[in-house]
Amino acid sequence: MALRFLSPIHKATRQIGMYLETHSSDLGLTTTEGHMLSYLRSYSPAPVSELHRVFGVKRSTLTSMLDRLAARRWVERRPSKRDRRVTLVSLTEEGSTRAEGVQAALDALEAEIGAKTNPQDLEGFYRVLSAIAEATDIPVTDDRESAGSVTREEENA
Amino acid sequence: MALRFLSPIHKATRQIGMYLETHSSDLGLTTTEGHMLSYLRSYSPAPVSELHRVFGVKRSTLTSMLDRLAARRWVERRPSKRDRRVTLVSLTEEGSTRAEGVQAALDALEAEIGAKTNPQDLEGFYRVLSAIAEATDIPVTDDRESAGSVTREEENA
DNA sequence: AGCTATTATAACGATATCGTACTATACGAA
DNA sequence: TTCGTATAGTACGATATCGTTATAATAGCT
Repeated sequence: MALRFLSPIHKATRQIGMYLETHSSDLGLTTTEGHMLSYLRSYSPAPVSELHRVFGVKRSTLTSMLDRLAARRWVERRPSKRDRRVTLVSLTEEGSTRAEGVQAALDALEAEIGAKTNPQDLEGFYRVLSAIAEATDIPVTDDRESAGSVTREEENA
Repeated sequence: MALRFLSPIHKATRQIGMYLETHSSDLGLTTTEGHMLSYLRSYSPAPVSELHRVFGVKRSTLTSMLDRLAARRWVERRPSKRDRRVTLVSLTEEGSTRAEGVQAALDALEAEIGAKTNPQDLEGFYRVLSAIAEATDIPVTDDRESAGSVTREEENA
């Protein structure tokens, strides 16, 4: 018996993943890497701990991932001045270029989806996703809503 | 800038994954294994190629996964009589028991989500997911809609 | 000052996934 | 029939992730 919520979400996730896989292999990076760069494009510089929360990979894995990205000069790590335990990850120039390519693919897909939906659909969509958030009772910050908000400006200096 | 569709879906996927992770570690299996057993519970016996399409993992990975599941006597493999290239995967008794546990967790989550949404929300939700399917132009069969339908009965014999 | 928690890296081995090459089979065309 | 091509699954080495332990630095509280 197909599940009303979980199966469709799983399916959509697969479709998005495959779409991005085909549209980003051209860019010379994996889906995960693309996802990471795309995130950093908006939220750089970001603490490693934030990437951990957002992407859900283990911290030790994240260290390896960032090592690889840094080896290709796509990201840089530097200690935070506010909290010197924290390592801030930011995009390099080259990394930004890559990230733009990813973002273009994401925006294109978003636009296509948006063109096929109306505001009412979106409302229902969001309500279901809110229900999922409540039902799972798992807080996932995919943006900076709850993260230290003051932090941003100062660190950017 | 947060994406209107992709970010929320990613977030929900993470939440579902984490929820199931905590609620199925009791069952002594990983999320992926649970997902596999749950699928087989409905669609067993299933060709490996079908699992490949549904789960999106590489075929070689599936071989390893199925090896592990078979080693625990949760699934069995046997060659198809119709097409001797095909390997059919089915649940063992023990595997069915495990799958029931997973299904219970899934159903519980589904019920919680369902209780927090109304039919209109569901419609919008589905419309957005349809839009994603069209926009990505990637066919993913998460059930038997399009798979060889005649096949089922005969193989069950 | 002392204590505890947080943040991140390092350094492993264990496990999982991937990518490619290979075998076997199916199926249509010459 | 035989050839060519596509499909199904596996074998195996390469790569990535996980899980744990240790280390270090720092934050923050009492």
